[in-house]
Amino acid sequence: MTERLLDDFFTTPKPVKTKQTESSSSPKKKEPLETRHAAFQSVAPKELPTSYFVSATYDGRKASACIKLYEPESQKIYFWYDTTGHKPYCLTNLPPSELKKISRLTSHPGFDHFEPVEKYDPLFDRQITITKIVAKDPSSIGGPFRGHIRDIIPDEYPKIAGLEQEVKVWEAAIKYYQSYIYDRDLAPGMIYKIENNKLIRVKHEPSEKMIRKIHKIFQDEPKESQQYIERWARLLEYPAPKFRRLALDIEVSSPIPTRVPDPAEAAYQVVCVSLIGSDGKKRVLLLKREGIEEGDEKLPSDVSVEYFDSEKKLLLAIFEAISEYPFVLTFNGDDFDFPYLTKRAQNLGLSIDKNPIEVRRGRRTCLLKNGVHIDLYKFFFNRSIQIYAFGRRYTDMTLGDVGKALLGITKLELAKPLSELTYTKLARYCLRDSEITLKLTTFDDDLVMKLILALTRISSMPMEDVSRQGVSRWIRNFLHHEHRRQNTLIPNAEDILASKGATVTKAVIKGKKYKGAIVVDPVPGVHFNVKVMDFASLYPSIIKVHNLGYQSIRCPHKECVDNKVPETPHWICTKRKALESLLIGSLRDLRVKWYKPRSKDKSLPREVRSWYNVIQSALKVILNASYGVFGAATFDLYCPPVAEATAAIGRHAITETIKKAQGLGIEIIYGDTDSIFLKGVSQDQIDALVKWSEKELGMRLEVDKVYRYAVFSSRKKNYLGVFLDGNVEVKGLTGKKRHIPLFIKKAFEQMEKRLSQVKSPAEFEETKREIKKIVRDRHSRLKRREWGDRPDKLAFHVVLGKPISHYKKTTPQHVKAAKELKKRGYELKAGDLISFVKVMKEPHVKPLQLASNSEIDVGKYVSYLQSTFDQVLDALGLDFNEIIGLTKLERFM
DNA sequence: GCGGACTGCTTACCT
DNA sequence: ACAGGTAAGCAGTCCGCG
Repeated sequence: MTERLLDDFFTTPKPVKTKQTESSSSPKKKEPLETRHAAFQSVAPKELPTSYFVSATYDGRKASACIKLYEPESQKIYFWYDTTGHKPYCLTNLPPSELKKISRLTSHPGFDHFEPVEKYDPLFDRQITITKIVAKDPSSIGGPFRGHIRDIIPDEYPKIAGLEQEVKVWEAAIKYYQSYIYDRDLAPGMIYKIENNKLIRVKHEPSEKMIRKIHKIFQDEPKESQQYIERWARLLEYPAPKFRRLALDIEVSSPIPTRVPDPAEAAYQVVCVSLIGSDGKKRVLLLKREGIEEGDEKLPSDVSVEYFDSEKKLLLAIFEAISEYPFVLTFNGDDFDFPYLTKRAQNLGLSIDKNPIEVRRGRRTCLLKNGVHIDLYKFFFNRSIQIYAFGRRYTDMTLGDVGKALLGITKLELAKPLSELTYTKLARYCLRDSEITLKLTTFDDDLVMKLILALTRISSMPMEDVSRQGVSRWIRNFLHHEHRRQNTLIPNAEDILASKGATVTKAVIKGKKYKGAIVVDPVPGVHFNVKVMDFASLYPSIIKVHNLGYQSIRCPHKECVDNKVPETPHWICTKRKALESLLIGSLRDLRVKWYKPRSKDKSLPREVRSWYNVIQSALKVILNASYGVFGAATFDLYCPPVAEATAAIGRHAITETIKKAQGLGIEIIYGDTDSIFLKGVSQDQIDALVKWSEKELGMRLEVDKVYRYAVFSSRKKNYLGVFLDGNVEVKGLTGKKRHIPLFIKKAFEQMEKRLSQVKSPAEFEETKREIKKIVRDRHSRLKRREWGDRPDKLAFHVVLGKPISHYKKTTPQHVKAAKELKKRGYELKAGDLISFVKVMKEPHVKPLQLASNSEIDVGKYVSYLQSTFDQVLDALGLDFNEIIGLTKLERFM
């Protein structure tokens, strides 16, 4: 592949061929596209050039599926309505002859017709003939209440026929537009065009070239796996467009500054709105109010400030602005900005037809009929995204914290209640929030937009849904898609559970369903020259190599029962591959052997690497959850034995590896789940172990990290490692946990700094002396009560895990502090961070806001300092009490 | 009536 | 609405103690 080709590939995606080339290649005159940005007329013309499939919905008025296409040249969204006559349906085991007897069914206004269909039944490994019940609209199949077609069948049939046959209904809870996507094998996030009113997938030659290259890399894989790898690669190779978007934030005046106005009432004025576009447009719309001064500060010159003498006009201007952008970004717009705006518009008597945007309110969402609304709060709140895509860099799910952590931009402080601010102060405050919101999607080359797009492609979901829902939905949907593609019946959760049963192993932790991973007891002390080896995505590898899936575990074949999972009575199918194994396995292969290495390959152009990096982190997020979902009862393909078998094989893999390593004369000083820590190991020993693992376990074992030295106490999941370059990695030690007082954390950081300089065992003595000094110093500062004018640095910061009233069994300290704050009018909810200090008087805690220096219980802080440092001092052979000058006798007094 | 041993709850972390 | 395993601190309970 030449540089030039790569350039082609990434700068201007130029699709060249279409899948179905029914039309002649003679140049066709294209109708000029509407260039004015307005959402009113966005029904796609009969011919539409290459556009991105960004979303899908069901249109009730047209009674058909509707696809939202983003055309990157005009930067507009167009609608395409289904032309194939596809209809909603569910499946049942009753034949049409029996179904006809159910009059409530045949007389249901939404009922259309019956159709016998052949499907593969994955639980019993056989072909079956069942009945498709086709409806006129999705809500006739099922909905939030009973009385729909899917309920009528099991409710009515037994009355008619007795109970001799079990009545089953399948696939009745799948969203209609998802069903449409699966049945037509559409690819959300990919490029399509409209020709003669038909939706046609567009092929892209540079991607095809890459796919040929990928073929070569994976040529030794089984044919079946290669097909999956190719299909994924086809989705993931094609680059992302520029998304034209608008960030929006509103401010509402409220008589009580500590209380967030309720959008269900929308009782107060919308006083300010900031709108920042990806095109560089920055606007602030302000409501003129009595007694508010302009203020003397200046706003940046590129900001257009507009005053409105009526709130109605202000709202109309907002709606107008929103309608000009295909993508709209908010931070919590689902639960605040949009519900507030729409309710407020209603309160002010703005009629719907005057409102140029149509907001569709769901139970917990607000979607735009003509555009795509992405609520970044939901996206960043997603735990998998937080941990695996952003490496836990932010902890608080607030705009302020996420912005600070990822962008280094902080929210502006409010000196006065919002309603009393000058216009410019208010404008600046509001503007900053929109700025952070937009930048959260532009930093690192539009990383977040690309990530959402990549996940859209993997999961076959609309962008709105993928950015709001969790990883288990993403995984479920690509599995569902594959079921439909293979004409395999999607089983009901209760049938999977009934035929595969529950778990058999005993968890270490009370209340857990099955036994999980192994943690090896660490060898305490300081160890020089430590190499850490691990299995490249252990659990996905196991799922792949051992053919795990709900249909293959405890399969119905007698011949397979000898293919046992270690430590369990479970067996795995030897005759047929499970869908999960193929899909998850191929994603793993692509990440490990293609996207991860290429994201680091400096010989590739920056944009290419950046895109590959997006893909590899999207895959990481999905792969990391791909085992856990099978053990989660809320997952639609929940199958506890699959999760249990995966963990059991993992335990087997690591214990066998440790045995082998010891056989090779290697000293193992620690291990956790998929990793082993080897001391003073030779390259030959490593090579031997890698080779053994490949041959005996079928899994790639690799050196992940090399430490100059590592420090272990006797505690598991607690260590400190110093890399060859002097960087320090701290795992699990109290000294780096986020809730501990800064006063203690600072001392710990000083110690880290010292440890990073140690190059050899001989240098340790000097460092030990300095560490002693750090501890002594902190201790005496505590004793002398030197920590500043206020006890800020002594505050613990603990998250309120649930609403205060839900703590019934015990009252932890942070809840005591929270209750105290609540008494004083603070509004506290689950997820809020409580800061408190330890004081002498009952109940020994006080919220930081109410505490003063004189009441601090120094003794408590000394013990906390001790327990924090003990985790390292143990290993260095030092004793806290000795350091602070207590004699052995004094310690007993 | 009090204190130590114990269990359970809660949070933060590791893989 | 991915999983289980570990550490730590505190709350609450039980039991023995003339």
